[in-house]
Amino acid sequence: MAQKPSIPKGTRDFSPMEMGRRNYIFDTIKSIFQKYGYQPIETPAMENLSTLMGKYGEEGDRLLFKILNSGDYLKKLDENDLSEGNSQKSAIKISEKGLRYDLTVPFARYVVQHRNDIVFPFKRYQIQPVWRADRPQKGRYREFFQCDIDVIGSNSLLNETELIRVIDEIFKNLGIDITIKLNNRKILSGIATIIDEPERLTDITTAIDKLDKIGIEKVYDELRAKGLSEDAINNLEPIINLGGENSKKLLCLKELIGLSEDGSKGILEMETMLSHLELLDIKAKIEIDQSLARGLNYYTGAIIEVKANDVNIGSICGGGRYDNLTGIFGLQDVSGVGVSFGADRIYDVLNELNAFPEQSQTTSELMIINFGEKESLHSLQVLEEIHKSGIKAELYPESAKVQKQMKYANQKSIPFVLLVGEEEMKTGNYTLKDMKTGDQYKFKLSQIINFIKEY
RNA sequence: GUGAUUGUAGUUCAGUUGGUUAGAACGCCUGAUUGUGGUUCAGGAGGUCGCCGGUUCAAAUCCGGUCUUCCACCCCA
Repeated sequence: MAQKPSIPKGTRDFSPMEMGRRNYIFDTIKSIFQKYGYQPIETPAMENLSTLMGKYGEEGDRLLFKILNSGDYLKKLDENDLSEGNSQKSAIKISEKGLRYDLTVPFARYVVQHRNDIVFPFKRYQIQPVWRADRPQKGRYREFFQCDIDVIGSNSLLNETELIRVIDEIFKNLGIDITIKLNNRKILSGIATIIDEPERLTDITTAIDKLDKIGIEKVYDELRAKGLSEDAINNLEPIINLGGENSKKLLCLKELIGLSEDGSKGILEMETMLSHLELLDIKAKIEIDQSLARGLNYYTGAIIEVKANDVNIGSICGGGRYDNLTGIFGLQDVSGVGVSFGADRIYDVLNELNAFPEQSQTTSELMIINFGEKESLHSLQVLEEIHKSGIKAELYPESAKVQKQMKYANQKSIPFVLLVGEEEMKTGNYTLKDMKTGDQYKFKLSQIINFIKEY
């Protein structure tokens, strides 16, 4: 027991059953991405730390997995830094690479690096694992898969609209009821301006982001703790307390922050998106949430977050517009917008809702019982013909007891078993057994193939 | 990073104020059935009680450390 092997904290193995279900999610997502014209790319698991550091805020930097340099990395260490216990400085010297933290930043790097080969606007999708040195808990893993779509090189709000169209279609197909929450960084910065605290944007947004969780009084406490004046907090109150329909929220926002330049821009963007969505047949609930902030600090315009209505697991999809992510890597004035689907959380949601389709496991449709040397050689040829017809089939590799072989087929939920014994070999009439009903038929090879195909 | 929590058979869990041989269910294996699974019946195998150390005549049980599980916060998919 104690000597059992194990895997690192927050990582998981996936069994054939789980893979069947995961692939169902990936296939659904992928086919819809492709339907809207997105093309796949992949990037390496590791990036240079200089690419990753400083893109996700302070918290994000802490959660990056760093890869130790090879060779005698200790030589490069500065004794002063070491004795001071300056792990930040020392870390840079012994580690130059890190595991990617998300797919958006590597994508921005990719775009800048390959700008001459890319046709803009570039619509790409990417389904790969990412790693975060977080403490694992419900719906939170250290290795998990993101499914990203982004459009880069287009300012049009049609892109935002399309992303919401895609989100709605994916979750509709998966059978998950969702609410899509919308906000805009410009509205947030308008709020900060109007209460005369433009420098405090991040403090304000992270505080009001917690509104649902800790209640309004505690939000005020936190804002006071961060040094906001009572005047500013009083001015903030009507904005935080906004409720009601989207149209009403927009009207109020206009009144409250319409005078600030950013604020009115943000409201206009929001209005445009909502008017686009009116034209579409969107099933999900769409809600303006002026408290939605999102910590990733590269967002500059619309912010999108998706929650499952029936399962409490945090957001299962999120994203937004970033105007200058490529600028950090040296390509100015290229705006992008994208969202990321959290495959692992979607899995957990479907699991909790019991909403996986029955047939998500990959298994043979037919298994041939192995009766011994002579029979297995004959069966090999039968199997060859069955495979040629496109049916998934296997021959049990040992001439074990029929009982045992039947049990194997049963446990792998193989629906049909074929008995090829001495008598069957002689007549060419094989015994086909339907494992569900227990019925047995005497069929010729061609009949077997037709029977299974039509089943 | 902060705070709680868990660890006993393949799995899910019992195990009294420290006391002699650590249990159950399910699963697994064998047989009833040498050409028939999923049901039934009979039998069987399987545990360094997470790891290291301490207290004690005696530790699954008490103490310390460590790892692990899971949850909340932070943050996020």
